[in-house]
Amino acid sequence: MLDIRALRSNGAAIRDALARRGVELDLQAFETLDGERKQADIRSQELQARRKSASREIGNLVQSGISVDEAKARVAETLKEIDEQLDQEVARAQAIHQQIEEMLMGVPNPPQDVVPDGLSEDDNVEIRRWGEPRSFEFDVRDHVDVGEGLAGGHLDFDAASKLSGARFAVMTGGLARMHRALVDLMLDLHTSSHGYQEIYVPYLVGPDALRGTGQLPKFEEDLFRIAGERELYLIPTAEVPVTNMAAGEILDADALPRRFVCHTPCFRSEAGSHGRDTRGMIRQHQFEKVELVQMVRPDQSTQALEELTAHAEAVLQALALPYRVVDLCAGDLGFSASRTFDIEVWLPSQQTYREISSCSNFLDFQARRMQARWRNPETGKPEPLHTINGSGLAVGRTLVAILENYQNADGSVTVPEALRPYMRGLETLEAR
RNA sequence: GGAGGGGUGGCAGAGUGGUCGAAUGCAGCGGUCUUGAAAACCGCCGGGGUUUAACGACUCCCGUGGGUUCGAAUCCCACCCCCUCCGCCA
Repeated sequence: MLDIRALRSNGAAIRDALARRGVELDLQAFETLDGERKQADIRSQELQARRKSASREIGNLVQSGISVDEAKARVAETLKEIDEQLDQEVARAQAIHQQIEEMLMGVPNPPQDVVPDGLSEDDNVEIRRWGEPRSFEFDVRDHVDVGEGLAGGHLDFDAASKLSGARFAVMTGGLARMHRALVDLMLDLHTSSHGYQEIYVPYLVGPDALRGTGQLPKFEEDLFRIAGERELYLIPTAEVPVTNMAAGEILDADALPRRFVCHTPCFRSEAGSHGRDTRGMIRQHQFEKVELVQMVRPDQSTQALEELTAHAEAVLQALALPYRVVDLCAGDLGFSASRTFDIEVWLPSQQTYREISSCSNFLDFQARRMQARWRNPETGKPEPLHTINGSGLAVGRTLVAILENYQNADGSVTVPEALRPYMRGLETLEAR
C-alpha cells in the first residue's frame, strides 16, 4: 500500500513513477477525498470529545449525590447536540477512511528509479548470462516428448486430464523421484549455504493474508477459493503465508534479517492465460516451488535483493543449467514489486530463455498492508520493514529444463551430477 | 460431534458500568551508587490516527463485528481463536 503521508507531501513524484508502469493515479480525486476526510475527522473527534466530557460530568455529579436524571438535565444541551450529530459524523468519517483505504489498496507499488522504462516484457533489460547453451548433434525434443518417452516412470498428461482436466501433470517412477530430489537439493542448499530457515506453512489462507501480500483485492480471479463457510484460498505461492508471518508484528532490530525457505505446492487459476503454454508443464494449475523470503531493515533491502537473486542462481549453477538474469521494466513489474529480477533458464526446444524465478523487492509496500514492522533503534518507533522474495526455484520448470538440456540422442536423460546423491546415485533416466 | 473454561500492553496478571489506555510483577531503556559488574534505589516504558514548526492537545483501540447506555475492558447478541475433558480420527 502506498504511504498516505508520502502521497500527501510528494504526490506528483508518486504519480509520475506509477505512470512509468502504465498506471494513472488520480491525484485530484485523492486530494479531494483526503480533504473531506480531514473535515470529517475533525468534526467527529470534536463531537466525541464533547460527549466524553459530558459523560464525565454526569459521572461526577452522580457521585456527589445528585440523581442521574438531574445530572443529565444539567448537560442536556450537549447531549442533544450529540444525539443529533455524533453517530452520523462518526459513520461519515469511517466511510471516508474506508474509501481511501480501498483506493490505496488498489494502487500498485511505484517502480524504483533504477527500473528500466518500458511497458512490456520486450523492454526488459538483460543484465547477465551464465553458462553456454549446449549444441545438440541430433534433433532436440521438448520436455513433453522426452518425459513421455522415459522408461521406469514418466510424464503422463492423459492420466492427469482424466483426473483433473487441463493444466495438470502426473509423474511416476524415476521422474517423480527426480522432481522430489530437486526440492531436497534446493532446500539443502539454501539452509546450509545461504542462511535460510526452513519453514512449513498452511496451503490454505484467509483473505487478510492475501491482502497483505497484494493478491487481494484486485486479483481474486487468479486464485482458487475453496467451497465452504470459511473464506479460504489455495496459496498461489508460499510468499503469501511466509511473508504474513510478520503481519501485525513489531520485530526487534536484532531479529533482522529474517530469512525463510519454504517448499509448497502453488495453485493458480491462470485466468487470462488461456492458450498460452498449453503444451507441457510450463504453466500448470498446481506446481511445486521452493520460495525464498526475507524480512529486512529498510536500508538493507537493495543489497538483500541482489543476494537473494544470487541464492536462486546458485541452484541453476549447481545443476549446470544455462540462464540469464533480466531486470524487469516498469510495465512488466508485478502489482506489489518495486523492482524485480527474473531468472530465465535456457530451453533448447524453444531456443529461448524462460522464466524460472522472479526475485522482487517490495520495499515497505507489503509491510504496510500487513502492518509488519520493526523497531528502529534510532527513532525508538515501530516502522514498516522491507520484504523481499524470489523463487529458488520453480520445481516443475526446473524439471522441464533438465529434461530438455540433459536429453540424449537415444531419448534417455542424464541425471545432473549435483542431483545424483539425492537419487541414490542414479546416473540416467532410461528411455523406453 | 458433546460438555466446560478463557481471550486485557513484549510476557505474566488485576480490573465486572463512571477521570481505566488500564493496578502490580517480570523483561526492556535511562540514571544514582560501583574500579567494573551484580544487587539496591529513582525515573521512563503499548499501538493507530488527527492537529502542531515543535512542546503539546485531541481521538480511537482491552479477540472481531453489532447492540444497550449520558457513559462499556466491564452488560447483551453473533462470530473467530485458544485451553481442558469425552467421542471420532491421519
